[in-house]
Amino acid sequence: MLKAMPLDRSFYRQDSVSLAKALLGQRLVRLYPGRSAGTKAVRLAGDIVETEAYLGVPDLAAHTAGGRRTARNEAMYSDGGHIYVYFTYGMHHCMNVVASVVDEPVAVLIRAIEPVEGLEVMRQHRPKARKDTDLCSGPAKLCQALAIDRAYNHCDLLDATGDLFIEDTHADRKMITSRTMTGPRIGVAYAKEWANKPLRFFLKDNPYVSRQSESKSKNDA
DNA sequence: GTGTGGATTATCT
DNA sequence: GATAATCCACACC
Repeated sequence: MLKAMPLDRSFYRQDSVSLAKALLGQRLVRLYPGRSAGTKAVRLAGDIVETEAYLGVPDLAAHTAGGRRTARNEAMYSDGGHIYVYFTYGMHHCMNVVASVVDEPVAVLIRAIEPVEGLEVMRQHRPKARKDTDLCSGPAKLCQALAIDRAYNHCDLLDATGDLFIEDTHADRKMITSRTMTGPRIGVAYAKEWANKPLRFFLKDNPYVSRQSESKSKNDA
């Protein structure tokens, strides 16, 4: 059994579509309450089962569409491996992994993870979740379960002192690829011709994705 | 099981 | 002033 190690910088310096697929099956880890807290930190972790790629300047659904750079989306312009957390609908946080390199504002939205470590704490963070499949099956749900908010905006997944990172699970990539489904991204109907592009990726028949195959989805292998 | 609408506020125009 | 990369409750089947 190979030891789980954080993915390195080069892993994140690829285009957002490739990264969105490569992140499936990898483990998102949050040390709670954090490395610097007095008590021993607990691992809140889950394997990524659903992602969406955002392609930056030309992508009308991306926050950086048209190249408009604001205080809000500044983190998307940083190097691959950084995090972009935004607040929306007056109550929800969503997290993205920044792809590519500095000044290339592309990212991958983490839409769902399959919880595997620290479920007790996650349940406390999400009292409204009736079943464990409701714990992290949505971009705002997983942020709530892992207690990720804007304090994590612009943090670096490769910061050795940070409490958020992604580990290589050494999953069988052929297996992951054969189960990868693709379809339109969720909640971007306003994005004209970009609304229907197959930029959402998720694992077939995995009960922890936010919603399983719509008729428009197809196998990506 | 499916569908509809309300919550609630930072951010940008 | 309008909108949002969402979630949840409740109605109705």
